[in-house]
This record gives sequence, structure tokens and C-alpha cells, in this order.
Amino acid sequence: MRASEQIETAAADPFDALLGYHLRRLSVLVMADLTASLAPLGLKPADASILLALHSDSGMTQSDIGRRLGIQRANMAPLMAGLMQNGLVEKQAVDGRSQAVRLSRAGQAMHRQVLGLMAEHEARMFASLTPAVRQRLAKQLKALWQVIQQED
Amino acid sequence: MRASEQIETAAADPFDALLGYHLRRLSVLVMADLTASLAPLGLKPADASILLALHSDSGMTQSDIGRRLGIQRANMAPLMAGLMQNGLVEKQAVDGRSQAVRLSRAGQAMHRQVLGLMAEHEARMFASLTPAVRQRLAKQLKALWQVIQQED
DNA sequence: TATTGTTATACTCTATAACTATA
DNA sequence: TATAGTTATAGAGTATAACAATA
Repeated sequence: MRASEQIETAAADPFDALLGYHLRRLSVLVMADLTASLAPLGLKPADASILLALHSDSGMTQSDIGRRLGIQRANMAPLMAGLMQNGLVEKQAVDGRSQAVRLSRAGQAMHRQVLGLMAEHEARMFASLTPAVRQRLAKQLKALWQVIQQED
Repeated sequence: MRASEQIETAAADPFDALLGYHLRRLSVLVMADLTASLAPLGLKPADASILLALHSDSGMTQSDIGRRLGIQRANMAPLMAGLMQNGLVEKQAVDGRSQAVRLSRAGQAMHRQVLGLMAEHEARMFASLTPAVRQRLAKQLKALWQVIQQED
């Protein structure tokens, strides 16, 4: 090891090796851009994620959606109320206590808008990565989450 | 493309391609574990990050630390007050309005404890990655942050 | 004029507890 | 007993604005 390398090693950024730090910092930055991207539609990231989930699995109850997205029941109530008020989702009674939630026609149109804005958002954030690297990264992060989640 | 693949494609998780979603979800999980890891020391992640920064660059003002870590001046005040009250840092007047902040002897000992707990934390979170992959990932995330940050 | 440090404050997100109605 | 949905509320983290003291 050359002296200059040794010096660089000694002066290494103490956060360089902390994967968690970089995860967090990048996540904050990306979330801020996503929030700004969705604002013109009058949606927050949580709203958009509900639209994506509903488009994929129509007819889930709002408790199902919460479990799927990691949002607590108590916090789902005002989120769903907002989407209902904007006419983006419709509820249909399943039994006396459960309601199947579906995207309304307006909700389907909004979903398409969300897909477009999120694609632009992801392209803007991750333009420096090749599609292959981007895909590998997404798979790695998802797999990591699954491993850790299972352990807990 | 075989029919089975087509079906799988059609049923693909709508979040699979969203790097930002996986970043966020994993970050939340990792931060929760870090918070729990540091709790026995009476520290929050923000406190620990300040100790790491100060160990690396002793004598920074608290405004310097805030800029370094992305913490606002107004929010640095109570954080520093807490560290002072626990005797972990010491201030030394630079001029009439600035004070150089350094780790006290207790702060240095605490820093060593933090390093140990954070190493365990990272090992626990990222045990499924080889050291090489882990390092590559950290570098990729740091580089991504730098690129995006510069654009903003 | 700009910067340091501080206080007050507001806003968002998330977490917990309690309640009802129903299964 | 357990679950769906709701309400109220508390906490943490972060943001802005304003101020005094100093550069």
C-alpha cells in the first residue's frame, strides 16, 4: 500500500461503509422527488401506492390494502376517505363489516397518470444506472427486505 | 415467450420495477433496527451520526455538523443540548458566535460503543450479502445520492 | 449583510388505544 | 373471540420564521 493510499484510508468517510446510512439518505431524496412529482395530481405517495395496489388486485378490503402496503388500519381510514371524496375509488359491501374497494373510472384514469409520472420520476432519479443495473438493484433491495422481514 | 411466462409477466407485482419503493421500504426496516440497536445507549440515530461525524472531523461547529449530515440548524440545537447534557461533547469558543464541538472522553467511549453496535446492526441486516456485494451496493447508493443531489 | 445559535411553532407521518358492529 | 372500520390522540422527525448577537 502506498503512503497516499494509507492516508486516504485513514481519512475515509466514516459513513462510507454504512449501507444503512446510504439507503436512508437516498430514500429521503427520492421520496421528496416523488412527493413533488405527484403533487400536481393532488396525491401523496401513499395515495399513489394504494392506486397501484388496487389496479393490481381489485376488490381488496382496505385492511387488505393496509397489510399489503404496511399501512396501519387506523391510518388507512383517512387515506381511503380522501380517495373516496375525490371519486377515485368505490366501495362495495362484501358482508356487514367488509367492503371491496375498486378503482372508479376516474381512479383508473388517475392510475394511468400516476404510472406516467412515476415512470418519469424513476427515470429522473435513476438515469445514471443502466436498465440492467437498475433491475438488479431493485431485485437486491426487494430480496433484502424479504430476508430481514422474515427474520424480525 | 411461453404462455406461463406471459402469465407471470401479466401478474407481475406493480412495485417490482419501482426502485424508489424498495429503497424506502428497506430503509424503514433498517432504520427501525438501528433505532432499537442504539436505544440501550440512550441514543437516537441522529445522535449517533453526530458522534461519528465529530470523531472524523473534530472541532466542527454545530452548523458545520448540520450541513454535513443534512440536519437543519434549528433542529441541531436540541440535539446538541442533549449530547452536552449527557457529557458526550464539549464546546470551545472559536469567536463570539461559533463554538468548536469535540467529543469528550465520555463521548469517545460512547463513540466506540456506537461503532460496535452499528457493526452488529449492519451485520444483522445485511448478512445475506457477501462483503463484496455489500460494498458495491454502498458505493452505488452513495454515487446515486451524489448525482441526484447535484442535479436538484 | 451574512452567519451562529436559539426559540417557537406547524406539519406530516406513524403508532397506540379504545370503541362499534359484525363474523 | 377475532376482525373491519373508525375516531381520537400522542409521538417523532422535520420545516419555516423570527430573533439576538456577532462577523
